[in-house]
Amino acid sequence: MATEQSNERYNAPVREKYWQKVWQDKKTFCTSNDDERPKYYVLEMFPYPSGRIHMGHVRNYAMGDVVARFKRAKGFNVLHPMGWDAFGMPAENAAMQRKVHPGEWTYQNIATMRSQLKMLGLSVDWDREFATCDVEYYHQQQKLFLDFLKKDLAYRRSSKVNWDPVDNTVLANEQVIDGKGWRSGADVEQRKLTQWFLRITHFADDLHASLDTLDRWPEKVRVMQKNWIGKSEGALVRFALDEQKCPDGFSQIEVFTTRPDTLFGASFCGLSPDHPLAIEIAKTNPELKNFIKECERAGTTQEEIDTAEKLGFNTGLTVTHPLDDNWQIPVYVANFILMDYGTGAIFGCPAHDQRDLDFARKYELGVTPVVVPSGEDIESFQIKEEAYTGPGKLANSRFLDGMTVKDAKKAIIDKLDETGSADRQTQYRLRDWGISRQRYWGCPIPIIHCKKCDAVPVPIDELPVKLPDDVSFDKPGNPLNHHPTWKNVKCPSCGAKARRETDTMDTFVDSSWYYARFCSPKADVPVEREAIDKWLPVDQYIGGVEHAILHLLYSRFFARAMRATDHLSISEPFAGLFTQGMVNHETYQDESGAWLAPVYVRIEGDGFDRKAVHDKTGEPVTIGSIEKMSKSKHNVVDPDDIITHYGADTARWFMLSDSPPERDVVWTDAGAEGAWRFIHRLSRLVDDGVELMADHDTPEPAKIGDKAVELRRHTHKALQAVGTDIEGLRFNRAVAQIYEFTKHITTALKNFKRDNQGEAFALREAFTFLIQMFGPMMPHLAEDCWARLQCNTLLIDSPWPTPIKALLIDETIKIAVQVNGKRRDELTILIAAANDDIEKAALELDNVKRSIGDKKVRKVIIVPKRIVNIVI
RNA sequence: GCGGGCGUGGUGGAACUGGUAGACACACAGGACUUAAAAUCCUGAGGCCUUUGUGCCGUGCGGGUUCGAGUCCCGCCGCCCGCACCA
Repeated sequence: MATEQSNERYNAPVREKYWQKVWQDKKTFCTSNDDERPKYYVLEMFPYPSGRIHMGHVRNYAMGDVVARFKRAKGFNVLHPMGWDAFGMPAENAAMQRKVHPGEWTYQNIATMRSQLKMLGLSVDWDREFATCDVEYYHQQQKLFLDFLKKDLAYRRSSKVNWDPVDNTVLANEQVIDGKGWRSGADVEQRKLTQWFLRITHFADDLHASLDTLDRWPEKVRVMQKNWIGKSEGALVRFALDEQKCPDGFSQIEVFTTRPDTLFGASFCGLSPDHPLAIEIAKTNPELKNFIKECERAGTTQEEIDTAEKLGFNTGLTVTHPLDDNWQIPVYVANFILMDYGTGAIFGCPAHDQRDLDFARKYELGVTPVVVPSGEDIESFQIKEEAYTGPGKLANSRFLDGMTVKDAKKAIIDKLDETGSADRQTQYRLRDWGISRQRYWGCPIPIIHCKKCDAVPVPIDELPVKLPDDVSFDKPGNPLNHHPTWKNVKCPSCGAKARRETDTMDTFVDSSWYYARFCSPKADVPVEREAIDKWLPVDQYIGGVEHAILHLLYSRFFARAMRATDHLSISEPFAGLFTQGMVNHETYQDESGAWLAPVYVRIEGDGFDRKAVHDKTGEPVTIGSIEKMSKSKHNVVDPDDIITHYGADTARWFMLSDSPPERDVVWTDAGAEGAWRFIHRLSRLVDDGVELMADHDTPEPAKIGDKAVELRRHTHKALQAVGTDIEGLRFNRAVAQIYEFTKHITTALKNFKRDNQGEAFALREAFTFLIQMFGPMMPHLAEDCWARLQCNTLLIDSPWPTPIKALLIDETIKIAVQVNGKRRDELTILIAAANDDIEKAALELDNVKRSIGDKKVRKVIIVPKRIVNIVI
C-alpha cells in the first residue's frame, strides 16, 4: 500500500481534481433535452444514502461511466443521471439510536456520498440529481398514486401482516427471523390490517408475456421473474355441496386445477384452513377449530415447511362429482393448501400429484391412476410411493379414455362448460403489491379518512402532503400516528372531523419510477411527456442481481400503470439490463475470533507460507474465506482510502480488469497496486512517445514503411476490439486488449525514429487511439495524456475514431498444420492463398513430412484462415 | 425437490459460428540498472519423464459424435445462485 509516489511524474489525486474541475467548469456532462443527436440513456441503480460509498458502488458506477463515456464519444447525446433512494428504515433507526432527525441524517449522508462519487470522476449530469425524500419528488409520487387510484390500480383491503407488538410496526417477511421481530425479538403476530395495494396483478399476463421481448436482459433474471409471476393455465371447477349437511350460504366448492384431465381420479376435496367454509364449520365444530389452530401454529421456517407432514381433518361433508351425480367425494381441511393461491381449495388426485398421494396414503383414500405412460398398460400400471406426473394416455376416465393429457384437458373443460360447472382460468402466483408501511420516513399516502365519506383522496391542489418535521421517536410505533395536528384534519369532501392516512409508502414505490423522473427532474408534473418520450426506455441499466425480481418487476409495473394513466407511452422501462457481480475480500480474525478490517492486517510471505499478522501488535491473524464485503465481517476496503492514495482511475481500472463484470471480483492490494503501476507505465510511455511522434495535424505521409504499417495494424485492430468489447460490456477483455496493445507500442517505441515520417505518423496515431481507448475507463489519466499530445482539444470532446478496414486485415496469416488432429507445425501463408497452394505448402513442412513418414495421406482438410488437418 | 449457471495453470481469467488451449493480468523466478534497496526495464514459466524429445499427458470424471471437442450429445461428480407444499 505504502508505495512512494513523490518521484513519479503523474500525481493522480492532484491531476484528477484538476480535470474534474475542468469538466465541471465547462458543464461538460450537463445533458440537454433539445439535442438533435441520437439519444442514449445509461443508468446505474441509484444508491441508498447509507453514509459512505463502498466498493460495490465503485464497480457499479465505473461500469456505467464506461458505457456513458463511450457512447458520448460515439456521438450520442447521453443521459447519465444520479439520485438517491433516500426513504427507508435506517434513517428512522438512526433517529431512535442517535436522536437525529431522519431527514437531517439522510441529507448529511447524501452530502458525504455525493462528494465521494464526485471524486470518482463520473460523467454524471449532477444538475438532474434528486433524492426520493425531496418534497418535490414525493409530491409527484402522490399525484401518481391518486391517478392510479382513479384507474382502480390502487385500492384498499384488509390483509394479514407480520406485526411486531413491541415496536408497534409491520415487519417485512425478511425482518422476521425465526418468528421473532429482528429488532425487538418479540414474537411476531399475524394481524389483519387494512392496507393499500397496487394492482400489479392487473398486468400479470403482460408482465409475463413481455419478458420474451426483453432480449437484452440476462436470461437468469427473466427466468426469475417468470417464476415469480408463476403463470399457470387451468380450470376453475365447481363441486356441488350436499346442502343438507353444510352451513347456510354455502352450496359449492370452487377449486382451481391445472389438471382437469385427472378429474376421474379424484378421491377427495381439500380446503385451506383459512377457507371461509372451513372457518364457518369450525364455529360449530370444536375439533376442527383445534385443527385449524394447530395449522396456524406450525412453523414458517424453511425446515419446518420441508419436513411438515400432510395433515387433514375430515369435515364429514361430501361434494358431488361434477360429471357423475352418484359420485360423492369427501371434503377435508388440509394443512398443505394455501388460501393465497387459486381458490384455497383443491380436488385431490393422488395418482398424479405427490402431495395428494402422501395425503391419500395417510388417510387411506383411493388411488386410481387415470394417466398411463406409454409402454405400460392399464391392467398392470400401479402407483406406489411416487405419483405419476408425466405424459401418457387417459384411462379409467370414461369418455376421455385413450386421449393424450393435452386433448383430455380440452375435452373435459368443454364438457364441464356445457353443464356450467367449470371455466377456463389462468392463475398467477403474483400477488397484488401491498405498499402500506406504518412508518414515518416514507412518502405519505395522500388520503383522508372520514367516517361518513370513507377514504377521500387529498385534492390535487392541496398536495403535497408533507411529512411534518416536528416528530419524536421516543414512543414506539409510527410518529405520524401520534402527531395530533398533522393527523387530525377536516374531510375535504364533507368538512367533518377526519384523520389523515398515517401509513407511508413502501420505498420500492420511490424507486419504481425514478428513471422516468430523471428525464424532467424539475417538472411540476411527475414526468414531462416530451422529455420522457425522447429518453425512455433506458438503453442500459446496470445494477445488482439482488434486485432481479422486486425492483425490476415493480418498475415494469409502474411503466404500465403510468401508461394507463397517460403519463408515458412505453411499457418496458429498461431495454438493456446488466447485473454486475459483487466485490469480495478476504476475511481476517484475530486470536479472540474478532473480525479484523484489512487496514489492520499485514500479509507476509506468499503461497503456502502466506501468513497474516496484526499490523500494530504483530499478533498472528487467521486468514479466512473470501466473502462479500460487509460491515459484519469487517472485510471492507473504503474507496476513500484508495482514491486519496492511488486516485480514482486506479480504483476504476482495477474494478474493470480481470473478472468478467457479471461475476464476483476479489479486491486485493496486489491487484490495486498492479492497476496503479499500469497508470504510471502509461504516463511514462506517453511522455516517451511525445518525443518521437509526429506533430499534431501532420498529414499522413504518402509512403509508410513496413514497421509503421505493422504498428498501424495493431492500432486499428485494438481500436476495433476495444470498441466491440465495451459495446458488449466485456470490460475485462477491453482491458486485456489495451494491455496487449500497450506492449506493441512499447516495442515500436524502441525501434522507431522521429525522422522517419511514416513511423512518427504511426506513433502519433497509436498514442491518440490508445488514450481514447482507455479514456472511458481512466478518464483523468486519459485527459492528462491527451493534453500532452498538444492537440488543443479536450479528450472528452473527441469522437471515437473509426478503424480503417484495410488495416484490420492481414496479408498473411499463420495457421496450424495438424496430422491426424495433432498440431505438428504452423504455416505462414498469404491470406488469399488457394487451397491447393496451402496443401502443397503444408505437405512440404519438415515436421509434417516426419509425422507422415511413409504412411499414405488419405485426406487433407483445409479450413481457410483456420487450419490444415492431414489425415493418414 | 424444481429452475438457472458454472467447473480451464499457483491465482483472476482468455479462446468468435467446433479449428494452434492457457491471451491479458496477479503472484513467482532469473537477469539488467543501483554501493544497496525500492521503483523501472528485460526474460522465463500448464504438467510429466535419471529417454529433455521430432516425446507423452492435459480444460471436474466416464463414454459418444467428428478429420478435429474446453466448445456439441449422453451419463455421473462437485460448486454457486434463485424458488419452494403454487393445486
